Amino acid sequence: MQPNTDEQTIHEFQNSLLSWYEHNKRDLPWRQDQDPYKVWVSEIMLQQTKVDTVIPYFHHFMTQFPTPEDLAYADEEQVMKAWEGLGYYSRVRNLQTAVKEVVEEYGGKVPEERTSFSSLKGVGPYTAGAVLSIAYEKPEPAVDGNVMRVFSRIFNISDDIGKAKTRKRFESLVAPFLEDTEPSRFNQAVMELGALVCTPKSPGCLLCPVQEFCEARKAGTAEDLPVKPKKKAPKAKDMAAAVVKNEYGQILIHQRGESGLLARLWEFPNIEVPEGRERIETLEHYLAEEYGVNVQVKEPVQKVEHVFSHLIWYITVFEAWTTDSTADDTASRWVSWEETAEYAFPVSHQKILEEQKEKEASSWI
DNA sequence: AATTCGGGGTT
DNA sequence: AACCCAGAATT
Repeated sequence: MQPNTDEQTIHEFQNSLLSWYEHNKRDLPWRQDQDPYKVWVSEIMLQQTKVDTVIPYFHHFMTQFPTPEDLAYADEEQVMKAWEGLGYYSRVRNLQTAVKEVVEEYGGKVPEERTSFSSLKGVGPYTAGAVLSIAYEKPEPAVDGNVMRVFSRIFNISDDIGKAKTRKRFESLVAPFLEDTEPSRFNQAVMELGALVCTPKSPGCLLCPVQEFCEARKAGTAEDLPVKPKKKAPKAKDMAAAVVKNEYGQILIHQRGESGLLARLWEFPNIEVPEGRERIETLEHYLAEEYGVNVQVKEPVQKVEHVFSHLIWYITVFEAWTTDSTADDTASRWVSWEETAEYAFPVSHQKILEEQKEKEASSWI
């Protein structure tokens, strides 16, 4: 069953897969209906993120921002807070930008045309296909990691799925399978099969509803597919962070810039310590230079290790005191421990926040 | 075409 | 530790 699959075989494949799907699909919150806005939000959350992780965020997000209008007009700070801990934060900023455009340019209705929908921020080839097929029953391929895994095995294809060209090959490969079926069900069925049966390691071929169509199973290559690019080891960075306190029981927090890592999130003032430099000196100099506060930095109070996809932070946390706390500006504020709850922090700095807040509370006894 | 962007769960 | 995840934007 190499590319150029006859109609009869495709029809049998669809029947076997869809029958399995109806009996085995998970009852997920974004499968209650085909509301385009809900489907869209779920697809953005699910990018590079597991279903189990997304579920609680999805519930909360839809309660807080039930309609495109609610999200479009929401305060960016609250939107970021709703995404706190989910990662890849540009997703939610792009989503709000895109939803604003839908409200302003399309009267609040998610566009049905691929060209229109694809032009929105954060909507790539996969998300466009997923939303248009699931919400509007458009026969559009929605090729994600699951789909490439399943079809690389079905057709025994060893192209590197990290290449952009490979995704296009799978899109044209999947296209004929979307004929004479419900695109919403078919696309979700392939992904569900990839998530539950045709898994990356030790795939459940014996339980697979389309095992008779699978070339990799015949060839014994299922475990070796798909072929993926090798990933580089994350790069280590030595960081120093400060919990700066003033005489009013407040602490200093800082908002990260518009772009780059953890953009727009709040954090404790921190700086990378170059190899061979003293942490305390580097930190004191930075606090004076960047925030205009003269502080006395004491011994380290905490160590935090945080792993990202492409780097590792080794953060040494220091406590610091000042009596010349500067005025708030747009990127930095003096807040009480209670007020930190209103701000979105990356998990790395949540670790600092939790431990230092706890320490503060116990010192009152 | 390669790199950047998070975080958590498996193996 | 390495791998993987309903990827997209940027370089």
